[in-house]
Amino acid sequence: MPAVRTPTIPPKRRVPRQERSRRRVEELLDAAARLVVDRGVESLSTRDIAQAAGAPVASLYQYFADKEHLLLALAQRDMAEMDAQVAADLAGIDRLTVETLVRTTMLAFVSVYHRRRAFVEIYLRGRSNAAVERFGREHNARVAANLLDFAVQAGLARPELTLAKATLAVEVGDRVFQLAFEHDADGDPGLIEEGITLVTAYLERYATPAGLSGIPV
Amino acid sequence: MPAVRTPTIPPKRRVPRQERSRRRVEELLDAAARLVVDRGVESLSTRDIAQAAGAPVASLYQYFADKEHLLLALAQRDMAEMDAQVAADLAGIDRLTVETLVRTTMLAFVSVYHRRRAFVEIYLRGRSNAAVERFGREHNARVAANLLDFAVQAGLARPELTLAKATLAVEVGDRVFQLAFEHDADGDPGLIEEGITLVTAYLERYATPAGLSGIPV
Amino acid sequence: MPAVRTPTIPPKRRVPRQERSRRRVEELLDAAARLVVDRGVESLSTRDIAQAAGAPVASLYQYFADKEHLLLALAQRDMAEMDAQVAADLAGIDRLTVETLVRTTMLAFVSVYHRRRAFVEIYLRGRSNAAVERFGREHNARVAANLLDFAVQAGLARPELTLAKATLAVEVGDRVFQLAFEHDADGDPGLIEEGITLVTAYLERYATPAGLSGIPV
Amino acid sequence: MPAVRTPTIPPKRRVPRQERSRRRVEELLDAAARLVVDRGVESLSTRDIAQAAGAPVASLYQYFADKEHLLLALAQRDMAEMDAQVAADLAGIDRLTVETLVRTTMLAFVSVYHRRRAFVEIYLRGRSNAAVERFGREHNARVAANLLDFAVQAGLARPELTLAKATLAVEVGDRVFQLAFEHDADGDPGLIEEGITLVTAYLERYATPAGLSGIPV
DNA sequence: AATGAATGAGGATTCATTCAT
DNA sequence: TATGAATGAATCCTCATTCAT
Repeated sequence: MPAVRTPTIPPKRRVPRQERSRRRVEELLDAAARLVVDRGVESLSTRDIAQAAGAPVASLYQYFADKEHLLLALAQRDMAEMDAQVAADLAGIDRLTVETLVRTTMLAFVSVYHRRRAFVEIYLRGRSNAAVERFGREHNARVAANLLDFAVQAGLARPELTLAKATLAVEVGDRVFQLAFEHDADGDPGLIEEGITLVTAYLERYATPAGLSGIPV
Repeated sequence: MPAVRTPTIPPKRRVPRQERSRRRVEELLDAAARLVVDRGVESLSTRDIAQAAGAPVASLYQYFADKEHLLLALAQRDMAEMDAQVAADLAGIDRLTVETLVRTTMLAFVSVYHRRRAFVEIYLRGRSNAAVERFGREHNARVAANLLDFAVQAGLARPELTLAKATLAVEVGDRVFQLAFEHDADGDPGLIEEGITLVTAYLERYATPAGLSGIPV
Repeated sequence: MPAVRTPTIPPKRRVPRQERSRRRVEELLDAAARLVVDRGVESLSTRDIAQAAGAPVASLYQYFADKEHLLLALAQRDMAEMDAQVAADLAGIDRLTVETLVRTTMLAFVSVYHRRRAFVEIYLRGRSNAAVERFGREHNARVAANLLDFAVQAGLARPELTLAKATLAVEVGDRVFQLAFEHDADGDPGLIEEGITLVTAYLERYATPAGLSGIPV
Repeated sequence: MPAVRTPTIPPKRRVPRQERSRRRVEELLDAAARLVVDRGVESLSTRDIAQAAGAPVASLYQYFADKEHLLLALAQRDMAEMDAQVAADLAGIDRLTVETLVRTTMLAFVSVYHRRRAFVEIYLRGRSNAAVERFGREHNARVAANLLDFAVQAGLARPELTLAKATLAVEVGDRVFQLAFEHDADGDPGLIEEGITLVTAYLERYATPAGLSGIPV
């Protein structure tokens, strides 16, 4: 009989495994997001992410194939939110014109950028990561396709408005946001307003008469 | 490869010091430009630059404060060329409108981008270097100021066209170029043409009647 | 590849426990053998073994104390086969000489090496694992003892042939095999033949006259 | 009549810089040698080498392309010594036979192994490094070629003794040394003696009469 | 002025093993 | 018994910059 045995007290676990896992992933993404906002994508290191999330570095590789994939996951998470916001706001429009379509969409983006500052860093300027870059391009093309479809269905745009042109408009919108958030942590409102004007001016070149005068919803 | 790295044998000098100095700087910049084009700004290392230039790493610090300043010098060199090209091409216009002004300027940019591929990498997308970033912004503002001045003097633009707006136009033009050169090593011509349309559409909102109809030079 | 690694869904069980256990062990050993052949002992990881066997990593520690013991088990499995082959082939000799003894034994080894390529990696060259190393030495000594006993009983060898000498012969034979399988996936036949000559030449120094002239069985 | 050619041609200079450099290289090699002897090739890490040499890890990469090349350099250093020893000892023989040739050569090897314990680890068993492995094989082939040439010129060996056979003899000699140094830090003398017998027995199969009876030098 | 050498700090990633369930 | 998840420790290697000559 051992004289003294220190009984190990098993730490209790209350949260189910899977839930816990998901939470860890979120913590890591949140930590990465914070660091990206504070110090930029370039100086983002796995060590720092792990430390900021209070997790060992190796854990990071439990959930993500590598650093690139973590960043990608971060962008994807925010993009889903972005898409949802755009859809919701478009549903709320009561008078459709090219101008209201552009304004609504761009302001939806802005509202998500407000909530997700890391997104600005990663998605708008994160040019240092091939996967995110590619994903960003694809997302923009997807956004452009959706809007184009919407605009054509609604009778706002003429057929000359090709996908390539719509995509250009979205990309240019990105640049506006980038500038607006560079100057101002909350996105310079004047610049954003001017950006709406810019994109609208361009797209109106391809508008139907109704796209200019308006269609009640 | 030898198992043990052998020390380098110093080359002999024949060219006058000052001349040699200047040449070295150019060699370093050229080497950096080549590497940037081939492998991107992010993976540009001082070692590689030095090696590609056939110079010792320490030399680099003889001529530049640090890596950032080397990149800056590279951008500056190309920007001077850019400015000269714009000035020259603008001087050759025979009918001034907002559209010809935009077109001439943007095509001047394109022709320099053709000659200076590294510029595309560093200036258009090189978001990894604060100094270059800042310099790029400033250069764009300078370009915008010059063009604005030119346009107002020529009676093409109304006073509502502020510097902020002109700068936005230039920045958006940058994004167009970035996209055009991403798709196509020589800059997708269709995309560039569409970019000209886009910038023109925007600026025409602030045009005088003459800015639309034209002024013979 | 998905950005976020999704947790695995546990497979259902249908086979009796014990049977399943044994099968798992074999699967793990087989997987390890395959990996060793393909990529060498050094780059063999528990993760890879488990994955290749379609088992969770932790399972591995259910059946083996650690990686070293898994490798040991693998070697043992093949060595049993080796011993059986030698015994069987020796039983088939019809004229005993030192030379036929050596030849039969060595060719028995070769036939097992053919079937068990992983053995070549682990046992002949796997110098990276203390347990296997030790086991290999011991096995060679055992083989040597058996053969020595056999040879002395049969009147082929003089008493000067000590165990140490016999062991040396076996070890040297190993080196021959190692070389032969390095050159040729199937074991360079010329080299093996020459190895037989070599070992025979040595052992004949300790042969009885009958060991040279032959004893009908 | 150099029996073994030394293929080393490092361009030397007398600048203090390079002297210091050379010393550093030696220190690193010495440190690596010590560690290899103490803990084996497998557990040799760049960190440990650097620490043991009192140098930062980065220094290591100043002199060697990578860890593999460091090990290679270590082996090369010792092999040069080995070749020199063999050449010297062969020059001292006064009665040439296959047996004295084998004995002299093998004892020359042993004397270097005594001085260079790390060599045993790296060269004889260091099967974990492709570069060293390849180099070892090549060195053995070179040694074999030189000895073969020597033996044929001296009239000790018949033409049937091909390079492949001579190489086999050398490789088998390696295995003997490996065993001898495994048992005994100074190389089990009995085992070495027996190894000489073994290699001699094999090579005498290809000896001329003079190779057996002896040629006075 | 020029440069070979040196280096501290940090990079991403992998590993064998153990834990809690 | 089985296993998904977790992790401390270690891996090799690179980099921008500075030092000593």
